[in-house]
Amino acid sequence: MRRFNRSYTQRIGALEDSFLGVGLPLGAARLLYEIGIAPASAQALRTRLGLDSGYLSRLLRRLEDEGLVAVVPDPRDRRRRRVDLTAAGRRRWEQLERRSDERARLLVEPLSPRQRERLVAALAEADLLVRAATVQIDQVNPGSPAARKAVGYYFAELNRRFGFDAAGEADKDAVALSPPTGVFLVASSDGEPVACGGVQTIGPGIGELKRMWVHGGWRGAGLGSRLLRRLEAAAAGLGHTIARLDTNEALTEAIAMYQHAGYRRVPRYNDNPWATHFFEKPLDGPAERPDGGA
Amino acid sequence: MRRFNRSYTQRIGALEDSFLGVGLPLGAARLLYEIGIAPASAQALRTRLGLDSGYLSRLLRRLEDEGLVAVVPDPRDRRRRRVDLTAAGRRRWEQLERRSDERARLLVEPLSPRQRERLVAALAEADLLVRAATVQIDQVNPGSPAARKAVGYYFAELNRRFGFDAAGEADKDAVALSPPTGVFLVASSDGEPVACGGVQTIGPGIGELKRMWVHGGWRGAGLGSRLLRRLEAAAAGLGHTIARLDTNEALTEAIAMYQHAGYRRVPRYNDNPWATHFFEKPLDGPAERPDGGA
DNA sequence: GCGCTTGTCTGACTATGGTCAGATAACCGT
DNA sequence: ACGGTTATCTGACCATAGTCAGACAAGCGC
Repeated sequence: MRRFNRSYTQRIGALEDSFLGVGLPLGAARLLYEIGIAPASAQALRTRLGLDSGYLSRLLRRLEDEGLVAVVPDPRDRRRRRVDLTAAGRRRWEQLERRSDERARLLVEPLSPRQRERLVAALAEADLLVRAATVQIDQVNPGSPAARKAVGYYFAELNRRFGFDAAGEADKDAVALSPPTGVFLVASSDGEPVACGGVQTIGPGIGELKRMWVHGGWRGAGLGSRLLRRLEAAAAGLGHTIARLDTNEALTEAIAMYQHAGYRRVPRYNDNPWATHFFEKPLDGPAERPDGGA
Repeated sequence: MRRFNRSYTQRIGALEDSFLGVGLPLGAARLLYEIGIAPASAQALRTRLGLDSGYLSRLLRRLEDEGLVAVVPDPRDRRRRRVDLTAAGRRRWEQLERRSDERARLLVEPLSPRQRERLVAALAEADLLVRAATVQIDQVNPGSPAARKAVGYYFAELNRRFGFDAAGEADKDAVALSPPTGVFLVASSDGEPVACGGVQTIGPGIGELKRMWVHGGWRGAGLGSRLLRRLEAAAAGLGHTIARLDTNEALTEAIAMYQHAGYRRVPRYNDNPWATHFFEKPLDGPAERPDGGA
């Protein structure tokens, strides 16, 4: 892995160089590129690129002076400034895009089509795994925007898969999945939720896992089992010794994962009309090392 | 590929950061690291890192002042300065190493062992292909150091595989594989020869491919066929319409490659005691586009 | 309306990375 | 010994990247 880093960055350092040669220093070019991907408020850009507010202000000024971006106050909060590309800025952005593409094309040019496919496949695999490794799992309030977004995706998928109707469900969660008797976790990558799940208390020593979901594009990266381990640790942290969950027979991957993780089928323990399968697993207690932190 | 670059460098930019936090600016740390891998002359470092001579001089001075490197004049040419780490520099270098390792370890920590294997395999594959794509093929004099080194590897391998004795062979090459009647190509990566091959004239319109070799660690990256195409183009450039070559039955991969490239077996056309198989292929002439440049 | 917070901007400052034009000394061929 | 070349060093110079403290205006809770 270290070896790869070395040889790759050495050869692809060229990638960064491609930001040069358009008459902008690297910092300004990165900013321009970021704005081009998605116009945003100055503050959003600051967090996305990790810049100092003063520094960003100056960079923006520079881009504005060159006529590449337009900065206007946000009508809803006039402290904020919204930034977008001008027509000239968009042209410059496309120039950056073309240069980067050109670089990539030149690099793979000596390879045969077969080899290019192999390279693309290898990079895609590495990309998925690296992204998966850097997914961040946070405990959040079930009413928070991040949680609502994740659960929204979850409900949408249930609806697609077996016609689930989400009416009123979210409100119950807000209480049940909050401390002190519940927990809600959201896993996110680049600020987008990619998985979520919660624990609620349904009896003395009994926790129920709820709203467990993994984004479709992220299956097969071990995210589900990682989240499951974290939820079990959270349940143990709430003092539970048994974890239960219900699910629908349509969710075959999820069921396979539960069984692989040591869950055994049990008889129906609630009256959830959408549930067809019920599982249970004894918890080891909080002594066990949970997940490794990330 | 672009996508990978973006997400990877974003997350692994951390790698570069690991050069920080040891009290050295990035440039100095890179230099220190490079020296630690292999002590060298100032000039060699300059080309390896692509630095300005003045800049390098100052960086070296700085490292010397901090007692991390020792700079001594080369006894054979006192204009040159040889650079090596001091004991303190070696310790600092190991600190860099440990930090980088630690970074890598932290990154893959959330992954399961199975996934780590997948990541390592994917990166190794990508590494090989990217290295292969950036291999540089140059025409050199068969007497040049690069050529001698490559042919040395070649003879060593022949010796291992079927007891070949190289006595006197190199001297013949020096004339036969030089212009105007011959050509010699060396493919190198990071300054190390990884493949070579030459063309000599053995009759009117007939070129013979000689000394064709690909480094063991580079098989399966398409380097052989790329070099072969270049050699055929070179032979066509010399005015030949037929390419011939002899080889030993022990070199099974090479034989497979020749056949795949359109070579057909012909009867023995010389008295080379080491050769057991003989091949020939008509050349299309120099009109055809050779290799794509690299 | 008042105080606090948030979002942005400005000025002042620093170190780094990098370039360029000589200066100097050692080597090389003749 | 001489002129040219090579390897390095030095001084002068510049833009970039980044930090920090404070100014200022707009929102927010009460």
